[in-house]
Amino acid sequence: MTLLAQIKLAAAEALQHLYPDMEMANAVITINQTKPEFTGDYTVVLFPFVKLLRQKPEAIGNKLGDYLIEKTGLFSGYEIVSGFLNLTVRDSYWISFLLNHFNDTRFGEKRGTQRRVMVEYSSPNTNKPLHFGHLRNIFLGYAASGILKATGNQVIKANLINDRGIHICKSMIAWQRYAGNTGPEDTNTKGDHFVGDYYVKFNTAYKKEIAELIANGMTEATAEKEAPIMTEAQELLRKWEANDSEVRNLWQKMNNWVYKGFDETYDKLGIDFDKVYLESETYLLGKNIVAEGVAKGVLYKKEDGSVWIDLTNEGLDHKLLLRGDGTSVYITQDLGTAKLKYDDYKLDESIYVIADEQNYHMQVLKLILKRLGEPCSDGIYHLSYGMVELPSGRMKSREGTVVDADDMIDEMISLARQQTEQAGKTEGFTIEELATLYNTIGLGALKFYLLRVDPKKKMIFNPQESIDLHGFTATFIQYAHARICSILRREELPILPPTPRFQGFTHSQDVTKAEKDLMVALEQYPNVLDEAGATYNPSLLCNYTFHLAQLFNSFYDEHSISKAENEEKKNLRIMIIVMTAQILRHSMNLLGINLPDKM
RNA sequence: GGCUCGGUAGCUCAGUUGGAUAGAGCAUCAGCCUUCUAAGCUGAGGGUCAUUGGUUCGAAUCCAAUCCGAGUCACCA
Repeated sequence: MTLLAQIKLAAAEALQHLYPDMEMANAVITINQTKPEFTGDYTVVLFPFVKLLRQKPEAIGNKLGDYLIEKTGLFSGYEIVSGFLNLTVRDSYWISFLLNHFNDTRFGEKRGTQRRVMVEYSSPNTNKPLHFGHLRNIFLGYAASGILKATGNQVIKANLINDRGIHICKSMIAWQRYAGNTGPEDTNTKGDHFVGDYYVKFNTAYKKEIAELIANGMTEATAEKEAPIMTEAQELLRKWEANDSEVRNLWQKMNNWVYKGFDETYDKLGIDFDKVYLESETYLLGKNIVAEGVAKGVLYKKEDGSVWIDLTNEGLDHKLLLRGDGTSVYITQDLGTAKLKYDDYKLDESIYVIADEQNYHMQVLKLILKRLGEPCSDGIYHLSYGMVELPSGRMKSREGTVVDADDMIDEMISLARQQTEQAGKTEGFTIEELATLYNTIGLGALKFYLLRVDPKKKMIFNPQESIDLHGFTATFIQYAHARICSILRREELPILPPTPRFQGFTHSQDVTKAEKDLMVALEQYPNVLDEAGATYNPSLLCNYTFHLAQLFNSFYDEHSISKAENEEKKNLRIMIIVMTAQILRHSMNLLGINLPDKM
């Protein structure tokens, strides 16, 4: 049990015992970490009891404090400051905490119920390369997966690739017109970029054709519909759906180029999936669910044959589920895919990492499945995140303002190289080691930058200012870790020293403020991890880990480890830094961020 | 217009179920390397927590109204 939980429990018992007449149900016990300007570690807020007991806070605080000291053995003293009972935890508590956990590589994890949870993320279209916005999605999904796994779930990482539809046909028609049968290898282009280039070419040509038609007297609306390149793209889509082998072959060929490009990017990022769904294989699903719904009377059919659901009871609208010609709309296939996932894995929970522009869509999806009586409905959770914007506003692929993912990755790695060289820290590394290091630093910075903000908030990214490697960054955490490893190397200790050296450890000296601050923070890790899992919020780990690294840096500045005052202090501090490094690694690993031993 | 989300230092963001004088980072300024890695540490300045009212011992946090911004409300995906 965490210290906070122990204190809360002890306080509840104490109050029950001291004031049996007080209605505990009305008393909310609030325990906070004591503010740094006061002595103490944790604080019980006394105000709620003052009213119930009609006694002064000092009187309640004294009785409560005395009782807690006597009965729990957790505390060495207390102080009452204007309605707050500040409790000081015994040094011996911290020491035994350290001895128990300092080299526990799974500290903070829960061996839980092993619920089956799927996390769907990335989910790209295959008509253009990944951009900066996708990166937020990908990192969030990967991090959430890691956190959920560590908090006791069995996690399936899934990618649903949107490999069919009009947008792919646009790239295809442009390729047919302009590529002269060339491929990525002919132009030495990454496959996804190659196909993306033709998507851009489509839009350029489309715009030009519209302008010409308008110049010839056509209205804009008609021109948009009748521009030849658009009608040709639509013709491709029809042929694709009719299984035209020539069109299917081209489609397959271009998609394969794109997959190769995506895989390269995922590899660079260290991102992977356990299961890939292709929309071309799932887009027809859902129709029978809809048919069943009509039969059950949950859905209704209009005269033109289109199928709808009435959601006005929930304050929403009528929603179309099937077109009059019997073809699917977007949500139809989503209904089917939700059920497919559920049936494939017997999921307890199905998480969708999708931008907040689709909040309404996801709400409706869950609701419809519920109405249809599909058991997969309950487990659906939309991990909604805010879009990444530029200072000039939203990124628009048509206006060419998107920040490309591959470019960004390369820029970050090169920034890491520049800064390392500039700081003169390249000595003692081989060329290969340096390449790895730049990757670790560059990608770490990128991931941390996108994960450190609360997912539900939109974020503004300024490419000019780029991403810093100082302050609230992964680099800061990596640096703290490298410093610890450096000390351990000097002491000729492995990163996780075996316990015998510390087994007979006893303490006779007071712990210093810097030592205790660090131990207090270490003890809180399980709570933070738990909260990050419960709220699907990786940014909590960023905040916590940064804070821990900050505490370490202050500690490091104040105390020598290798040249500690005596053997006892040295061993204590080694345990502290070993555990600090262990938790830095553990938490960052969940986010997909590596920490180097040396930098 | 309906619904949803947001507004905290010059900028980017934290701020647990209401708790002490609202915190970090960046930027600015002043210090700290002969000592385990200065990608660091210490300190200073910087705030009408969008506005107004309410709830109470206590509100950035809860409620109401207003202002501003974003998203969404397709037989697009």
